[in-house]
Amino acid sequence: MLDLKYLRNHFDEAKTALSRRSSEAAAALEGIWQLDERRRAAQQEVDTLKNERNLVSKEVGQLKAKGGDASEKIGEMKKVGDQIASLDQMLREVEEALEKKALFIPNIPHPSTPDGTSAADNKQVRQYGEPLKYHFKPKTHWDLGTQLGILDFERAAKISGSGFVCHRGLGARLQRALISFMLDLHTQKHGYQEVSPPYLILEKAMVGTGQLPKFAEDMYALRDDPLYLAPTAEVPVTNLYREEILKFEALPLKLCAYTPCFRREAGSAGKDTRGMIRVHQFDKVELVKITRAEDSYDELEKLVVDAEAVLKALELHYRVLLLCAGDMGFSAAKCYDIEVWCPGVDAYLEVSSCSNFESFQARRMSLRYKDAEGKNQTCHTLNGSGTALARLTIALLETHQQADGTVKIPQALRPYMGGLEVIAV
RNA sequence: GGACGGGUGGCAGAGUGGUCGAUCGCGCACGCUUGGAAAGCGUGUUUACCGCAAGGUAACGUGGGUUCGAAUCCCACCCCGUCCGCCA
Repeated sequence: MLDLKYLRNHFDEAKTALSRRSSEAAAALEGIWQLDERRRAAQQEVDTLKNERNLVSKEVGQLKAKGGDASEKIGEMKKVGDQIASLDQMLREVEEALEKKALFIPNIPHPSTPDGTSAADNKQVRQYGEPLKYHFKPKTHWDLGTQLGILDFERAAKISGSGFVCHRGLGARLQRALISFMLDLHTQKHGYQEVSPPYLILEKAMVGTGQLPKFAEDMYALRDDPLYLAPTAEVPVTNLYREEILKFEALPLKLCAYTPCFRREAGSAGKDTRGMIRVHQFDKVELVKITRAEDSYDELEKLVVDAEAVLKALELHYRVLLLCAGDMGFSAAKCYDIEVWCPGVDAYLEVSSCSNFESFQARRMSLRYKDAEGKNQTCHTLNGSGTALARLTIALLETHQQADGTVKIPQALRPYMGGLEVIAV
């Protein structure tokens, strides 16, 4: 959520910056401005009346204590009380309308976020390695995985319909190995604390990180309970500290978590239907940081490096993109995507998205810290995939495949695979 | 799921209709004291909103209600604890 005070004092600036993302978002600011004006006027009015009531009520108490007659004042205050009640009601309605509107406004892009309206405008900032040359035609992961008996799409569909995969045998072991490998890397080498959070999430937590109210159709909701399935560990992990005021010295908090992720992919019907490029359930190790306001951009750079370390260790070729204003997620101010090369599907696939949300999420969840002067400040929050397993698995299988249809396991992963060097039938 | 008990400031814990945003203690910060520290003494120490400010308003789990006035009375819900039932 944007800072309404900032908006009040820097309206044109905010509008210009937001228009880099979308013209609709910028236009919606006008309504916010008007509601904010109405809210302040109503609050001043009702506060004045409440002050009067408090003063007179105090007099009534004193009068009655002395045994005097207070019925006239009581009668007056009854009227004032009715006025207050109806004004309070009005104020509440304005506040609700304001909040509702404000929750739909996306974050303002950081000045270092480039202009642009689509993925074509994203800027590559660096790459690691080169696409490997093969003396045979690289197979797709669905062919490799099915032939090796480690990916079972057909039977997964019997259980859950399309868009699901079942990992079997060494495939299942590979998932477990990757999860352990990544968690160990981030906790032991990068200083993150491991968290294993709940996967079912209350609406207010989903609002806190920005998935709701705007993207309800992308979320799985339970039928009989007011809970959503976590679309990413970002939601439960960032919300751990909702409505807290953290100590200055405690920051930055660096957390990592493995969770499954559940996504309806409502807007993506028909896209990436083969294999497991886009599935409704996938595993992911997520990195989350909660920082002081002044540190968040340094922490973002380090976060990307931490995510890249996974791909380097697994001997994969990737590139890092800086997303343009129009292609960024709703809550982000600046975002890097890491895309890994997958020779079978002949494409770069996004395995990590590292974002600085600045105070956007923290304000929604009232997450603050005491600064050096002891004043309360809104925290900055960041997160990045470290990394998403479905696509990472695609890259692993397709990159390290051999002419005979077997797949070499990179050195770093072998200890987690019981020393196994090759996945074969 | 059932029964009982409880939710008040960083912690602990008073307060059962009116100068209570809230006693006291601990903790913390600053100052005095000291060679230095401890002790002691003094001052301060929740948050949000409105306002240039003075100041005002709101919040005692959440939401409603009663009242001129609610931390305090009534109703519903949520969370925590204990016991019972069920269960991996």
